[in-house]
Amino acid sequence: MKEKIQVHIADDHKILIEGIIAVINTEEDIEVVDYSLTGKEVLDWLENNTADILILDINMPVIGGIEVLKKLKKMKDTPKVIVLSSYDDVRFVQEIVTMGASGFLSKNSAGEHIITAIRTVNEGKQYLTEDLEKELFNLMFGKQVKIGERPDTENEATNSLSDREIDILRLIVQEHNSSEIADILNLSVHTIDSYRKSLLKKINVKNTVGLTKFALKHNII
Amino acid sequence: MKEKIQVHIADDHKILIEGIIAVINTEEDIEVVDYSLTGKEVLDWLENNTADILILDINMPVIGGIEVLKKLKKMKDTPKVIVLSSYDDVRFVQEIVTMGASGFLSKNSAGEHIITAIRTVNEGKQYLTEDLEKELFNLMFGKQVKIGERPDTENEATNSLSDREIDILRLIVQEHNSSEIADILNLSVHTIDSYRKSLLKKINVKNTVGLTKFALKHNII
DNA sequence: TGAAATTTCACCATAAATGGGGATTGTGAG
DNA sequence: CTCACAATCCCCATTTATGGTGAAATTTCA
Repeated sequence: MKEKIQVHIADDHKILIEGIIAVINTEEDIEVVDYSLTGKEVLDWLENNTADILILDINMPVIGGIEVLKKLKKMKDTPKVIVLSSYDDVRFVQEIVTMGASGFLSKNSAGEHIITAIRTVNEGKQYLTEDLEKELFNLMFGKQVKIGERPDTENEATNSLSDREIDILRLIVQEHNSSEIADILNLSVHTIDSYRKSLLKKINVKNTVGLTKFALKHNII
Repeated sequence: MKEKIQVHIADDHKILIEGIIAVINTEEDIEVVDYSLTGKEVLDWLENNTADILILDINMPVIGGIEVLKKLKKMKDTPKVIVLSSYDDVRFVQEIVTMGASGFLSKNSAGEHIITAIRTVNEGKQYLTEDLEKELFNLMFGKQVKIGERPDTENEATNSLSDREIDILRLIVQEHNSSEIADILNLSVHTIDSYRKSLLKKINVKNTVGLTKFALKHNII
């Protein structure tokens, strides 16, 4: 008899996990071997176990899916990853996909899509929900990023921010103004203002709102 | 034969809905009569239909659960509401509970809790996950807010936003400044500034960063 | 070692946001 | 018919943020 496709699910919403399990259990050729409720749990689990497919929520507390993907890149014998996300934001998908995920599922999609995704990814192909596939094609027109190839070219957006810049950004997102940040870090207000300017320039946004959105998207809190 | 408890589910994550249905289907005395993927769908559905229990995600795009609760208060023959949320933030729970919800379920809780919640709320009682119950008790110490009673005394903490306020907030989050928003909406800059002030006051945050975080949290994009 | 980047600070000017007063319509619930 | 509230507008003053242009000290890394 053929072996079943072994799946591990990582999501902080237990109800959702149970839902996915219920959906998967209707299929003969797939089985859920275990699940994790946090990013840390997945990483620990993968130390001593393995699976064919990891269904991974990017949006988990403390250690998010992004971090898990990063760690996975440094490990061997890792499962293929299908990312689960609430945000069907294309730019976000692109980022995830360049980080080594083989599939992307919006939580808005129906359960049957999960089954298709699992089978597709298990065969070594990549899976994206239709809408996203189209949008991605438009976005990457001519860029040819091979999905699931785990490039070592680090993400340039977060990467180009220095440690100090991230410190300041974090404090901005905590609703502090420049003079408060200056007090907290024992620096001159001028310095903080300089940082604000370089953050705006590097991240390429118009104002503090843009900085805030960037920070939340990249889990800088 | 006894009639089944009729449940309607509203959540923008289809997978989660399917999960809940799967869980509920294992029970004899409960049935899911229909589901909605948006706040608008629920309201439309309730125009011509009814159910015993409405399982409502607060965190839906465009028309969120809060807005649905608000509208429900003005209707008659409404189902009892069990709110589903990712944030087991206590202050948030308090807000929801004073808005007429009979139960609160964190998405982190296990599926069996849903069943218990449905039966409990259907009997006219209120349901909260244990941890929350304790925290709420501490929080409301001496305040005796009767859960599920739909107070008509408008609580000033019940700060939900008007349609126009949401319009302005959305444009702020799109990185527009006040004068741009004024142009877009053909209004005076003074008007936009008034809105900014009332938004800051209602949402109770310090600055635009706080507004941005609030908007993203509530899917106002 | 030497170039590049980071961290720190400064001055000047303008744009934008915040705070605290108002006022006028219109509409919908009671 | 009120009364509340939403939506619109106005004034003033102050604080914050943004834009331009440097520049010194330190650290990083090729």
